[in-house]
Amino acid sequence: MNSNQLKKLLHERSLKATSARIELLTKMHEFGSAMSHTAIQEAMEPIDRVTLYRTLESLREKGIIHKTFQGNNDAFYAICGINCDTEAQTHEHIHFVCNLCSSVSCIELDESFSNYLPKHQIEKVSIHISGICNMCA
Amino acid sequence: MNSNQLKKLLHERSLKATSARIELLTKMHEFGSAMSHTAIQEAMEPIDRVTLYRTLESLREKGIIHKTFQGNNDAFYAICGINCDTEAQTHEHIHFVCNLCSSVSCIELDESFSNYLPKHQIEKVSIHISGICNMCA
DNA sequence: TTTTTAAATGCAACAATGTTGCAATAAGTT
DNA sequence: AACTTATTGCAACATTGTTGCATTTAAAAA
Repeated sequence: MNSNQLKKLLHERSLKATSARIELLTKMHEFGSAMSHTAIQEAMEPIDRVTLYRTLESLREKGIIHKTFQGNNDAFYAICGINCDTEAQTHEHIHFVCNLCSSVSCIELDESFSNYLPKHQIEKVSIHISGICNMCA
Repeated sequence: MNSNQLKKLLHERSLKATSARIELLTKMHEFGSAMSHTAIQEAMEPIDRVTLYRTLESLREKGIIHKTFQGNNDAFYAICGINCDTEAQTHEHIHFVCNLCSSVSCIELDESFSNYLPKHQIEKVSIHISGICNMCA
């Protein structure tokens, strides 16, 4: 995902290819797995806090990144289609957070939860598992 | 779960049976499903904010309630063993949030995620599904 | 029951996180 | 290059969460 590809992606979603967005997506892509807001903030230093909130929100609105919560209130963001192969909102996959290396990986799930919830209309599924990843184990 | 039962439970976990704790547990029990911090705050009005944080934390530490996050940063709390049949930290069950009535229900899962993560050590699993519940559908 | 003691509360102050309005700037267009 | 509109950066504000400490309350001891 080079700068020109990113610009193309942003234009497709009617977002200006600003340096904050390019830098953010580049950093997230380099990082390779979902990043917490705090980690992003540090990586983007000295970006203005407000700009970062707005940058993240604009990318999320357009489905370029998505936002999740792992057991605390520091939100995690991942690039859709890079870390997760989909835009992820209604998609069933597992976010696995390693307690040692802090990496977040997405694992596809080939089975639906509708078995467990026969009378419910499922709109959004999010599964977070923490533990020790295959690299650290 | 009457007041005496609650007092017994609190004593068993070496917590004083204070009015804040009794009231909180009673309200959560009456509510019947997990409550957000915001909802609890409102239900407990005019409790001091700090006292509420500390009350929730003390009950959570002792495994009387547990804390989860559903796609936003307003934490949810549920009474362990009433809403969830377990102390829930390492337990695999589904939290289903209804987008219409806001109720949160816990559904047991009889299958393990270890199939999907053969090389990972699983410590904690949390599954959140939102949609429309059986009552509202 | 009264006294003792340790935990819990309420308040004030603080810290961190998230939001809004607006003037200045940068991106994309003509 | 000039124009137009989204985006940025800043200041101010709002909300959420934390800490220290004096006061109060719960429960144990006398």
